[in-house]
Amino acid sequence: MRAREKTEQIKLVIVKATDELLYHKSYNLMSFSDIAEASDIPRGNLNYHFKTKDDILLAVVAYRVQQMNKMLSDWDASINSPLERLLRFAQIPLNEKNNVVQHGCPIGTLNQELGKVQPELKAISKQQFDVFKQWLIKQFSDFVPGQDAQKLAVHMLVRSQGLSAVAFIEEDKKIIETEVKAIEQWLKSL
Amino acid sequence: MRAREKTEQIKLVIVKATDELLYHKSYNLMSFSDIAEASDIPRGNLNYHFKTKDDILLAVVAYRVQQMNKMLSDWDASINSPLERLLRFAQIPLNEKNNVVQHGCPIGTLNQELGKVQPELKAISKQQFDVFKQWLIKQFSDFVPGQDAQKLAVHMLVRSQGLSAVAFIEEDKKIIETEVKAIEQWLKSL
DNA sequence: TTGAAATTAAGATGATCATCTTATATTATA
DNA sequence: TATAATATAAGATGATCATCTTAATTTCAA
Repeated sequence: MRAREKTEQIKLVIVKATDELLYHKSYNLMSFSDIAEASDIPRGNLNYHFKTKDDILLAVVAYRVQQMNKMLSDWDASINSPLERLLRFAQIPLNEKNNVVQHGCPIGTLNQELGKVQPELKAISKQQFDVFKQWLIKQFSDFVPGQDAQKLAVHMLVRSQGLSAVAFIEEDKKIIETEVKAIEQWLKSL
Repeated sequence: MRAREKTEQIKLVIVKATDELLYHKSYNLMSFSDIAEASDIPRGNLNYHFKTKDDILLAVVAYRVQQMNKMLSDWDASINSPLERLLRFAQIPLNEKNNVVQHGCPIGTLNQELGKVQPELKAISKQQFDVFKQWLIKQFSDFVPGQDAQKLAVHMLVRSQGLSAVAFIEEDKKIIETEVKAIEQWLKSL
């Protein structure tokens, strides 16, 4: 294998390990040593692949955005109606409920952490949020053409972020179940 | 003035300064030096008043809980109906909208930060959340006796946390206005 | 095959941090 | 007023951290 390719593979290993670490811990509590251990890369070598910690964050967010876009375009291809796509979106926290009660929403918690004092990093992290938002606006536009799709999309995000946040604080999976059901009812009532 | 009283005053100065710092920054990014600067207490003297950083957090949360209880019992005394009290609660983010878009919900962001890897501290911070939750359960019990007050209280918290989180991420006050209106409509429809 | 480029790896550097120690100053009270 | 308790303040301590330097090793292309 060519070295160039091998390097790309190593970068991906680092990114994947950091992705999980970032979700389970936090950006500011996660050290290069943690990343080195998690990805089984010698500590001193990390700075060759990624000059700074911010660079790693950038790569992780790019990776996440790519994964999210892939998931959403899969849904677009396989799920026929916008209502069913929206229902599918609403169920994400339900499918991830074990993770949500332990670590919260990966997008929401990262944004909140970086939002306070690291505005440059917040802007990077916000990309993830925007991918969902734009997709939701598209779905609502198709689903209920007469209504304000932007407002509906934001409301969906509010309820999704809210239930993840409260379920995480209370460490209670039942909250996810109850609140996702309520979102489903709301969607069907539109 | 007696020295004992003076010391209590100094502690209060430290707690108030830390309260704001905690909201504007974050627990893990806030250093003793930051606290010293913000409260105008010599760096080396902080550890006399509070042995550890966790002790300061404990004192700040106790202070916040006290303020919250005071606010809620004021409402209980001055607002006649449970519906109007609930409406008053829903309006908190609206009254604080400048702060919310800049720093999020002070309770929610602290809980999220501490929830991931500092479970002992999370338990402390969660007290704030529980004060609101218990009060909300009481209000909903009085407001709609037939219904599941716990579930309604959680739903209220979900929407409140959700709108704060999304408004903070998007840095958009309009989201607060729109979503608070929606909560008001929901309350009146119960 | 050989020289250059890419990669690996360890350790150095310097900054920041929470906490602890110690010495001095102030205050209360007997 | 004397002395014990309380408070102040500076600096030491040791740990952790991101980033940088340097040298060794591997890979690639001429």
